[in-house]
Amino acid sequence: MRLSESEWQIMNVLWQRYPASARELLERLPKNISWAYTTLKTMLTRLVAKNIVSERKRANTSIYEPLITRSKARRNALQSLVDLAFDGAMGPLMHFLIEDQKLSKKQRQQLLLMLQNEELEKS
Amino acid sequence: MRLSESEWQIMNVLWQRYPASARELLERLPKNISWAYTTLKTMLTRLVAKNIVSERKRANTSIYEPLITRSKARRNALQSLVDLAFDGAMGPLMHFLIEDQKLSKKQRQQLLLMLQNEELEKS
DNA sequence: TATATTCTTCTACAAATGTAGCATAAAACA
DNA sequence: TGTTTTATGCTACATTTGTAGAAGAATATA
Repeated sequence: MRLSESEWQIMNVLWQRYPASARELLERLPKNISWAYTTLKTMLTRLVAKNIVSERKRANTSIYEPLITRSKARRNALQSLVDLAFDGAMGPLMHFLIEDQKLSKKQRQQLLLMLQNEELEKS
Repeated sequence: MRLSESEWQIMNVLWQRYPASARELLERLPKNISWAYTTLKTMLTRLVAKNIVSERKRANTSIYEPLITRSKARRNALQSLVDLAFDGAMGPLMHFLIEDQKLSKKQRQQLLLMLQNEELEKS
């Protein structure tokens, strides 16, 4: 289950609100994306073929819904990235995020907070 | 600058040790990858065309070197992922890593440690 | 109901990616 | 130096991705 760039853009709007028709999705795509209606339809057909989206008919119009959650897609994407670019382990990614990615002070604090919250919940 | 999956695999070994010839790279690729020598050569030619790798001749043999650092490649890949899958912001990614990705207790502690170190260094 | 609008399904086609063979030139070896 | 090995440069071809037009069916509207 690998999403291409365009597929992500579609899924992003589909996850926001579904079920949805192609027309609805087209309207909710970020304004910087301007696809022909049929382009979107082609993409949707492919997503359906890949079992990432379901399609059913209401009258003669196709209604789509995600078959996978955003979390799952994120997990997959992250895992692929980690595999290819971070020696397959979360550690190096974390390390990179903190050291090389130069989080702002605010981001670091925030991260700390999140972690501490987790710490509390878990104990 | 976008690296495909195969390109990452090549770059990963190239970053480990360079300059390197195609033959050397081929030998150092993970054993689960078994490309024909010419496949690797094609890839290298493409990487050179994209200005990601440099090529020079020693006798009649091409010697390759990365033109971008691993960090830079990582930054790019991470940024793309964040843009597509995490609303373009680091925050949601962090959040996801901590909440959904279910870090092990050990990972969380470790992350905390890293952050605290950073905190010290910066102040 | 004639006409306009909207959808669907097919087909198309270029660029990128994955994978590799072939012919030839260069180098190494016997 | 003849022969084997190795590297190069080209060419090729299937699959995936991005993008969309055309023809026809269904729906809405005047």
